Amino acid sequence: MNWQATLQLDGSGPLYEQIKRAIVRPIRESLWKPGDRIPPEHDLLRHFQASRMTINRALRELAEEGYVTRHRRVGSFVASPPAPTAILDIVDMATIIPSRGQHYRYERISRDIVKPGHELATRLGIGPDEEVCRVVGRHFADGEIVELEERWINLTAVPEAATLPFDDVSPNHWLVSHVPWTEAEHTISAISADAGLASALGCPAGAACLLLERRTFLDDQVVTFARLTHPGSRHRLTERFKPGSSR
Amino acid sequence: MNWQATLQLDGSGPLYEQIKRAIVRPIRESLWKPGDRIPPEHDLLRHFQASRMTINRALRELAEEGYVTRHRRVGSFVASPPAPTAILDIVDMATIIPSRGQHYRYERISRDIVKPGHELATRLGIGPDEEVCRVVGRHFADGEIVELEERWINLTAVPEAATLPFDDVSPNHWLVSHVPWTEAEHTISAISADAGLASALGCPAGAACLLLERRTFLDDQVVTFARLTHPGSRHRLTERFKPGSSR
DNA sequence: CGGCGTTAATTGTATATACAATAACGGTTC
DNA sequence: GAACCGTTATTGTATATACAATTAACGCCG
Repeated sequence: MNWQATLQLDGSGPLYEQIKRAIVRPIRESLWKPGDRIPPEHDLLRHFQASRMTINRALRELAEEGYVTRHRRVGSFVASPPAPTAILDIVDMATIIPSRGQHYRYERISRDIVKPGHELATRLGIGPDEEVCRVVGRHFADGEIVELEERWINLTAVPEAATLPFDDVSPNHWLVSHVPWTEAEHTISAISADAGLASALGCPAGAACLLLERRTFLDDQVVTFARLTHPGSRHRLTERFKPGSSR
Repeated sequence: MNWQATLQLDGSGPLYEQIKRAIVRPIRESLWKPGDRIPPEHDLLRHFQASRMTINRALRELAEEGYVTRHRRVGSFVASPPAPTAILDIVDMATIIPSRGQHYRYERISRDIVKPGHELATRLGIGPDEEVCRVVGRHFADGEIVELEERWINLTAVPEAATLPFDDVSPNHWLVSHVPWTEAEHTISAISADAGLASALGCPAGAACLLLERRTFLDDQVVTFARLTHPGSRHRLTERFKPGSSR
C-alpha cells in the first residue's frame, strides 16, 4: 500500500527521532492497526534517504517502547495496544478472575448517555454540555461481588462507545483492549461503606473498602474516568515493577 | 583510579551488553559511588578493544536505564540511586509532606534487631535465624499522624542498617536514598482499624485505613519489607504513569 | 505427498569514520 | 580581577559497510 505518503519527517530534531515520530503517528491514529506490517528497514532506508543504522535505531527504540515488535527474517509489526501495566491488568477483572481459576461474570446495572455534572466535567477535562457515556456494573468471582465499576467515557475521544451496550462485556475490558492511551492516573483510597455502597457490594455497612479511581489520557485528553470499588478486605492490589522505567 | 582491573567482560552475549554489565557491576556493588566519573568513551574504547559506536550504545542505554548521566564535553557519571517511582516517592513522607507546604516530623517508636517469625522470614526470603532490623515509627504532617511505618530490614542485604538508630530519619527515607534496588512489589488493601491500630494512628476504631505493603528487591534478594498504614480517608495515593515502560 | 537441505529476506550487532553540539579551560585584553 | 574569545575534550548523531543469526519459503528427492 502507499505508506510512503503517510510517513513524513517533520524536520525538527535528530533524524532518528523524526523517523520515530513519523512511524508512531499512524500507529497512534489507528491508521496502522496491531499486527500490521511495517515496511522493512531496507524500504524505509530508501524512503527516508537515511542509513540503515539510523532506521535501525529508530525501530529498535520503538520496539523498546512497545510500539512495535520485531523478528529476524520476519519483519516489524505494529504491537498490540499498550501492554496493560501490572496494576491495570489487575483491575481488569475479566482477565484476572479466570486466571485464578475462578468463574467470572459481569452484570450491567445501567447505561446512559448523559451530560456530566460540574465535578465530572472537570475531571474529564470537557465542557459541561459535552455528552458522556455512563455505565455502572458489577464483577463477580464465583458468584461473589469483587468490584463495582462506575464508568464515564468521553464520547468526544471515543465516539464508538456511544453505540455499544456494555451489557455483556464491561467497559473496562472493552476499553483496555480497544482504546489507545498515553498516560494513566490512579488514586487509591480507603473508604467506609455507606448504606448504598454496602448494598451494591453485598458487604456490611461500615466495612473498609478499597476505592481505585482511574483517569486514562490520550495526549492530555481524558479518555475515561472510572471509580472501581472493592468490598471489604476481600481484595488486594499487587503490582511489581522495576525502577528506571519512569524516569 | 585503576578502573581497568574492575571492568571485565564476561564473554556471554552481544558485546554492548557485556560492556553494560561490566560497567553496572561496580555501580551496583557501590564500588563506584554516585557522582563518580566514568572513564570517557575514548578510554573505554581502548580498554575493551571495541569501536566507539559500541561503547556509545552501552553508555547510552545505561543512561536511559538511569545508571549513569552524561553531558557533552563534561563526561559520564554514576547517577544517584534509582529514581523513586511515582508511588515510591509518594509514600516517602519526608519528601511529600514538605512539598505540600506542611510541617513534617518523624517519631521513632521502637527499633530492635530480631529474628523474624516464620511468616516474615518467608516474606523476606531468608532463614528464620537470620537477623533483621525492625523499626516502628510514625510520620506527622502539621502534627497530624499520616502514616504508621512498620519496617523490617534484611541485615544480610543491608548490613549498614545494623548500626543506624533510625531515631531521627525514618528507615523509609534512609533506604530510598541509600540502598539500590532492582524491583519493588506493592500490595494495597483496605482494612478496618482495630483498637491497637486506632490508638497508634489516632483514628476511631473501625475506621477504614489504607494499608500499603512493600517489598523491595535487589536481584531476587529481598532488601526490606514495610507495612505502611494510612489513617482513615485522610490519605490518598496518586500515581501517574505512561504505558510501555514496564513491558 | 512428506521430509530435508538450500536460499533468501530481514533484523541484530560490530566497525571505522566523520562532523556537530556543548561547555570547560586557558589565555588575552582591558 | 573581569570580560571576552579561541581551543579542546567529550558526547551526540549520521553514514557506509560487513557479517551473523533467524527462519520463512522454495525446491529437491524419496
